[in-house]
Amino acid sequence: MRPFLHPAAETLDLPRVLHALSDPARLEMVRRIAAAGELTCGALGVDRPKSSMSHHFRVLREAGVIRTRVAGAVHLNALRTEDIEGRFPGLLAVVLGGT
Amino acid sequence: MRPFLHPAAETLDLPRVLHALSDPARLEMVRRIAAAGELTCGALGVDRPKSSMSHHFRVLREAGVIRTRVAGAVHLNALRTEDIEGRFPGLLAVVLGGT
DNA sequence: TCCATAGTTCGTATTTTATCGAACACCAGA
DNA sequence: TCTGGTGTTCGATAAAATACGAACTATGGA
Repeated sequence: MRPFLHPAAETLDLPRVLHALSDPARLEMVRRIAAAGELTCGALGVDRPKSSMSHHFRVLREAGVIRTRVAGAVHLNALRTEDIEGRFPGLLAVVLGGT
Repeated sequence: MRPFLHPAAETLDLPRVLHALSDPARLEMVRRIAAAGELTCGALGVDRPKSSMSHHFRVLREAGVIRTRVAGAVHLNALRTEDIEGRFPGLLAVVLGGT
């Protein structure tokens, strides 16, 4: 399997991050990951086909919003809180707080 | 000509707003409007066909990011600063500050 | 080694978005 | 009322995003 792509913190692109967050499903995913700290795909509780979930994880990951690490048979996803906050201060508060 | 659609402040939708801002051209438009206070389409200085500009204005307007008012022969566009700030505090600072 | 579980990748269909020329609507001033 | 400047709408096309079944990879445990 291909290694995951995680853009460097300095190269995070605002339009790209905003686009990743502009999908309701992904926004919900981000909120749940933020609340839990680290989550596997399955533990998210979003009822969608695996391939769809995988797609959304990829968009978030390649925009630099989440980081995915392999832990045995599962993939753990965490918010790149510090990287995002360092580059776009305040953005996470908006996204995690907003209704 | 059809009247402009401006969603009520309370109905602003975060995913929709983020989507409107996730296009580099629109993000640039928003920054210039913010810097100038109020701008006509032509005064934006973005070198694109009029129909393309009109499209982007519409996306921003219908997401609730800008308000368009008719002043004689021109259309003046302004950021809906208070409405956005009221609903998504901190978002504008991120968008206007971020590189 | 076989099996179940977790998740990715591929292929494709569908939908949405972006782009832009051309025609149109509106206003102001000559 | 004609004309030039502004900007919108329409229509067509192209590009991008979404959705998801099926096949595949990788891991841990029986």
